[in-house]
Amino acid sequence: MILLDYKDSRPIYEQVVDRLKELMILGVLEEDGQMPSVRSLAMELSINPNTIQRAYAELERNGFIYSVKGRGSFVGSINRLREAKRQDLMGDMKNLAKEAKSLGMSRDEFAQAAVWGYDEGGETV
Amino acid sequence: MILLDYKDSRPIYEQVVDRLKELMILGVLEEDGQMPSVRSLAMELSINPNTIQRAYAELERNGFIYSVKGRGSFVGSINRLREAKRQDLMGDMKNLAKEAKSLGMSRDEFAQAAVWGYDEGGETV
DNA sequence: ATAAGTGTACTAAGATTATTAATACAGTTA
DNA sequence: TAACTGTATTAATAATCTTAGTACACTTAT
Repeated sequence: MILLDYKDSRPIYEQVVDRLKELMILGVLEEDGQMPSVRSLAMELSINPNTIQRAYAELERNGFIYSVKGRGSFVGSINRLREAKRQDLMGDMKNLAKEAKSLGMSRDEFAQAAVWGYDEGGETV
Repeated sequence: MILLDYKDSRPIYEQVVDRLKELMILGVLEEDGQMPSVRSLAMELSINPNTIQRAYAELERNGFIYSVKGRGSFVGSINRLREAKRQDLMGDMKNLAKEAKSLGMSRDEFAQAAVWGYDEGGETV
């Protein structure tokens, strides 16, 4: 379900956050469905519960999950998450376009690169 | 010439490396031209010479500058740098496409997003 | 030859962040 | 009541970035 990469420079809690978002988008975690508990997920990944706690806190801060003390944490609005990810993607695209310009790429060349990336890139996780 | 952002989570030496690459692409630093000395650049940025030393070491490791003991450091092959940045960009585009797929974007929609990003994005630094 | 400038190497200390560890408390559910 | 939830707190550890200080080898201009 979740694979940690200790060679990755990104902190663990960030990897957990991203992977959980992916699982929501993929439908593995369904809206209003129960998230694994802080302690059980920590146990499963062999890491400290505090690290999961931090990941959940960040997800809740952005409204992607909601937590009820004593009951558990639950998946929030998938549409909200989808929209947030779409906006992130657009922001990344703008940055990439800026870089492309600095390399002298035309608009058509950049669009062509996008098509190439789409065909070349592997399937979604 | 170089602006450091202490709010940025990226380390200073990395910001310096990226900015120097930009200045090479922009032609401000010309091929085989002399780079500012480790000590003078450190002085100019009000940081420790070791940090510049690390940035230069990384640039040299990738062949973007070359250093001669006693003489100084010099700008390497701009074409090599340009090609490296182009490959980085293509890799980023692949990752972005993968993300787009997971959001259900079609190839055409993704290409359209690229065009949008190109037109929307500010001019190159 | 001397002085000033260059890159390079090394060790030590400080600061920040990520992570683990160990508890503790409040709420829910069977 | 017992076992599970989320949440909060404090402390210690580990890793990384940065600074500080020093030293050495080399080049260039005086």
